[in-house]
Amino acid sequence: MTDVTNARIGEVMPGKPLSREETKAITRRRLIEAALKLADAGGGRSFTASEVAREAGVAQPTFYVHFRDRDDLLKALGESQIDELRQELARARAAIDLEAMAGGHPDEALREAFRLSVTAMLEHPMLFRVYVRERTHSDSPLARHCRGIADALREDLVTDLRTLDEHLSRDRSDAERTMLADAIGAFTEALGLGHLDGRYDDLEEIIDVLARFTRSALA
Amino acid sequence: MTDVTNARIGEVMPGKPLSREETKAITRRRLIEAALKLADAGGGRSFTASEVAREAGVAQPTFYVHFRDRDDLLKALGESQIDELRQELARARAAIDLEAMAGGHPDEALREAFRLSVTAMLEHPMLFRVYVRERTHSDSPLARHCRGIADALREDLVTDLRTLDEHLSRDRSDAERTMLADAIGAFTEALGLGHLDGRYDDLEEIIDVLARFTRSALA
DNA sequence: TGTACATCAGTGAACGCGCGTTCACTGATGTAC
DNA sequence: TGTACATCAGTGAACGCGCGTTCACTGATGTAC
Repeated sequence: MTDVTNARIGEVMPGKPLSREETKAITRRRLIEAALKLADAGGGRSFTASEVAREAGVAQPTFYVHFRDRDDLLKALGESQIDELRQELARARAAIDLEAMAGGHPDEALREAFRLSVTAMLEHPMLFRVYVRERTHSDSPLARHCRGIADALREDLVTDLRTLDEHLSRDRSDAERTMLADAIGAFTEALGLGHLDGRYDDLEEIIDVLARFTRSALA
Repeated sequence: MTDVTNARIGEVMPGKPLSREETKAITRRRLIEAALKLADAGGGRSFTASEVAREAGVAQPTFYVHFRDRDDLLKALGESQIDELRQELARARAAIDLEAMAGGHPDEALREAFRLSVTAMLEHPMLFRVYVRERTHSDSPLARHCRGIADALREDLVTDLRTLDEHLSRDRSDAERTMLADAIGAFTEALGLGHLDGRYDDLEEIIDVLARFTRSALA
């Protein structure tokens, strides 16, 4: 895949060779994408620096031109790639219309919120799977990074629930809101993974189930 | 921990030395428990045969007296340990009173079902965490084993939902039941993990949330 | 623009190290008589 | 019960191998004049 991109750049401007900065960035991206692919296949601790270099099609020592060691690569993987997923999920959250949810059209507003979240997950299957996996591991910079994202998402959801409760003058402890946030996050991810695994296809049906679970639990 | 057990056996019957079979079984259990501890700390792919031997307090080659290689140990870990967890979850399922759930006391029957499941998880925190982690990995015998268990649990839950639907003369596709099963499994696990991580303490409150989610989604 | 030099991404070769694995050996348990 | 031999769990030593890491080198890009 990266090979094609590279070749294409060469074809488009055959006379203009790539600058050092450009080729270096390409190699770096290759290494990170190779690591993501290997992480998706076997977990963040499964690959060695040598394997990453091999998968990226560069010599072993090239790895060390870009990263101090494997942990450094994992950190970069988290920062450059996983953050993409986080940003999309954050965008999905920003689009949630809490007013509509508390007011006239709660169902459609809720469905739209889930539609955006699930779509963000399904559009980045590798990132999504790696995020879900790594989060539960105890060490490694990637695991820490993923856990940080999970914590941020949970807090966001707790905040949204609090706002929603205030709109509806509903009394609820933050502990309970945390549980609700964990549960909602968990089944959203689970149905996303189930879809990726091919257990069910219909996206609208998935959103339907998600919305139904949530609506009733919040009432 | 294993050291204590071993010492205790020695103390209780100082004159009667352990048989070959007994000492071998103890060493084997030590190795498996060391592997479980390491897997809990860093994932199933994180440890080497040497680390397991070191953690178990035996010489490196002793590993090969008991297991052909690391995969063989992972298989044994799945079969001997993870299956314990599965059996408890199966017992929890067997105790579910579908009649009561469809009939006079749906709430308390539902709560009891979740109480048993969550208790089974919380009583084996290491097994539980390893099961949740390994399940999402793509290869390794342990991952396959955990996925097999997850598939079985899902099918059981789908069967239960079908039975429940029949009791209540409710029409629902199996695809939807699969989604519900995935979702219910996911948030049950999520709240179990949240409890282990110390995000909320009150078990009855957890069960309350689980039951509320489920009750409303099934209606 | 052209030339001479500087920079630097990427590499092949080399090294030490820990892991997986094998093997002959030990010493305790098991067994035949 | 006692003795002599057989078995076998566990071990220290040894080996090959791949990984992480370093380093001098290459050749292409960048820059000063």
